[in-house]
Amino acid sequence: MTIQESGAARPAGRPRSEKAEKAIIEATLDLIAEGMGVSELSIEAIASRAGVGKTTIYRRWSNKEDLVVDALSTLKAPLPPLSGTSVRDDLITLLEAMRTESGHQRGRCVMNIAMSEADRHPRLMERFVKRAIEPRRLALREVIERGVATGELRPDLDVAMGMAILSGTMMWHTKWGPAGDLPADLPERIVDAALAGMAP
Amino acid sequence: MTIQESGAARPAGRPRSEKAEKAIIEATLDLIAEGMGVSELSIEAIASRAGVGKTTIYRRWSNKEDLVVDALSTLKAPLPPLSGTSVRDDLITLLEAMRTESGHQRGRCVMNIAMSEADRHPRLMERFVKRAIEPRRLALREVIERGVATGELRPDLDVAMGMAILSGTMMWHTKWGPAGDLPADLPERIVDAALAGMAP
Amino acid sequence: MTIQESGAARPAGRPRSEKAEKAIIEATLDLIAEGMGVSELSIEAIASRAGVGKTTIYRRWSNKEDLVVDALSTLKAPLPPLSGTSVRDDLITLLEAMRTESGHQRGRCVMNIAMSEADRHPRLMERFVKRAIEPRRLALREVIERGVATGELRPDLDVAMGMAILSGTMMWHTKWGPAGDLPADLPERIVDAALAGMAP
Amino acid sequence: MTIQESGAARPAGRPRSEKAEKAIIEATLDLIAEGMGVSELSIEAIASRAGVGKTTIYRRWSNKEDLVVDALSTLKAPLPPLSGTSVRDDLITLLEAMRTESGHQRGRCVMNIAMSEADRHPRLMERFVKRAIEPRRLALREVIERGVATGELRPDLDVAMGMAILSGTMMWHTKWGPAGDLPADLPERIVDAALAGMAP
DNA sequence: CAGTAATCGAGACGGTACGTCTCGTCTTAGA
DNA sequence: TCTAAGACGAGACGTACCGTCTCGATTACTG
Repeated sequence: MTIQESGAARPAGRPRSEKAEKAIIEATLDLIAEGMGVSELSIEAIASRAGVGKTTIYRRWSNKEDLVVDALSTLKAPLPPLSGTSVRDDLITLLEAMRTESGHQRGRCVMNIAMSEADRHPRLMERFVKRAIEPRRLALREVIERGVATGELRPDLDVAMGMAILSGTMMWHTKWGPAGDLPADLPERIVDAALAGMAP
Repeated sequence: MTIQESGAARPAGRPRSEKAEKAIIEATLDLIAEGMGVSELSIEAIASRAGVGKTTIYRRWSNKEDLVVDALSTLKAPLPPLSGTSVRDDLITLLEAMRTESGHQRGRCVMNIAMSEADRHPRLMERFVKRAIEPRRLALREVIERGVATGELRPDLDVAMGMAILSGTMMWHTKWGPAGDLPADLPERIVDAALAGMAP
Repeated sequence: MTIQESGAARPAGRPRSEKAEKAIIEATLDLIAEGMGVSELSIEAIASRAGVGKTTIYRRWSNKEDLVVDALSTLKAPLPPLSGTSVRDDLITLLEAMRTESGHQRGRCVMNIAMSEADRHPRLMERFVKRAIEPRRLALREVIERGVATGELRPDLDVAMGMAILSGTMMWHTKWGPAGDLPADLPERIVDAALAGMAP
Repeated sequence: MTIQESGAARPAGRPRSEKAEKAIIEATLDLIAEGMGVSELSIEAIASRAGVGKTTIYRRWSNKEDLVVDALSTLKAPLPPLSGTSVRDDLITLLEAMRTESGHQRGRCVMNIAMSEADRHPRLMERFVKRAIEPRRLALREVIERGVATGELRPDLDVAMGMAILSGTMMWHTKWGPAGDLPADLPERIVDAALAGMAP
């Protein structure tokens, strides 16, 4: 051995093209954003849109699900920064993030897809929850627990139920509320309604 | 003329078989209950399962969506009778109905399907909302409005927001709560948590 | 049973389209005549040229070989009528048929294909020999045997060897002779050269 | 200048590996001998069998044909020595060489390939004829012309036709004769049958 | 002996065709 | 007229090779 090897040796042969990988992800998200469901998505369409051979896709992902999971994962919008001034403000910020994430064309469709197809594709669901849902859930829990600690919320509050009320109500509006964009003051109204039962 | 005609003339030729129709609906529900999404559902699979020719299906429904809507509609569980003794009791009854409807194998899958695929199949969504969601929504609204009238709920309550909180929280648990059957006391806990902010 | 059945019952369902079958054969021969070898022939090209789905081809022939055999078989030009006046005349007629069969664009290519690919596709070979070669071989044998009987040929002639000499020499010219069409007097010259050793 | 240069300067860089070249040729002949046609031959299979990168093949031969021609050329069995005692003996020797060349596993397959694919690959044909067929044809012609000169054959013999009869009859047996090895006395019988029409 | 340059193996690249599958429609004979 | 059966054109599936390209490593000559 003449030169020290740095951990994992680079595999022989031409390295995989990052450009192709990105193009595939982009094409997938484009097609999803154009309203295709996971089942309507065709690998051939993705390949053609990405200007890529089918082999190049199958070399990286062995099935459509894996590709979709990876594609959706790249969209995990960063959590909004929380001001920390008051529980009410932070809750509104979190719900506002949920509201606007569904505002962008892509975000909305991606969310729809994610929620829609999740049950039928359990592995997709699992991975998506881990990457996209869990962090938001955790942030929400922390805000509520902080509120309990600071006395802004009732000391005997059922934290899990509080989370369910806030997320669920927001989600309900997203899904079943009147069509079109959600009103800008919705997060504030939901938080106030929820706080009515959670304040000390 | 040998047999009396009853108003509208019966069309000539062999009448459509009711047996085939039922078999098709049953096969469709079976397949949905086995976890297929609307897109995975294949007319050929339904025909084969029902022991029926594909033509027989296409003659009755021009596309998969129509068939699925009709199939789901046959499952519209009747609304539970409300005791009317108290708003709390009636709300618990309504949420309990939502909980158990998702408990039976078929009901759960059908609900999942309905919720999942709705966005991608707007006409399905529309008809499903009309037949299955609207009546429940209406019942919920009546109970809440009655509570406002009787003084059990705050007079300045935002009725729509109250509905969103109750339905949304229940729905949230159905979708994101811990796996397995929902706990029996969940409706009661949700109602109590919600009433904390809605009582006068 | 109301009507007598005529032997094999017609199978249920829509009968296979003769039109499609013919279009497929035609397309195959066209492509072969355009110079494609069996291996260069693509089922997709045939399907597209014939205006037919690939399924419709695979439903009838399970592989390319079978299709090619059937296609070639439709070209088996009828044997020329033999005058019977003299062995020499009949032999010239037979060899002339071999010569002109290679004259038509299609015939030539088909023959080439048949001879070329035969060894690599033994089943093709076998079936092709049976349908196209055997009848010609038989006719040749009969002429020679008649010549032996009438005294036009040597009584101790090795009939098989005579056939080999006549066919082989003709074939040799087809394959290795100077390019372009074979000269019109070639059959006559071959027959005369061969008869020099076969006449009594 | 340190070392004398031998005419053409050796190109810079690493010289091509003779070992790889041989391995490629060997692998090609192996695969052909295993019954593959030129079209079934895959460069990838050759590369893999030879333990060589595809580049190493494409650097030397720009296409499959060229490779096959070179591979076949390495097999050009030497012409058998002719005793010269009599035309009959020499003809038998030549035909005997044709017969046995088809006996060895490799030789047979190579011959088959050469004859089969020739028409579809004209450049292959041309080069193969030059290297393998032409020398044999020349030898045959010389023997026959010598026979005419010595009086063993008819003075007005059509030499070209005589060649066609001898080669063609032998070829006919190779191609259309009964399966299995050709009988040992076949060359003798053919020569005698042919000489019957060629002797003075 | 260090530098230069063509070669080596490996394997990824954008493609094409494969043979299979399922789609929704069409076309039969029989009920 | 409706039914079951099943053929139809269409097109996506995942695989195998094509011929090209890009890697790091190797191997000879040159300065």
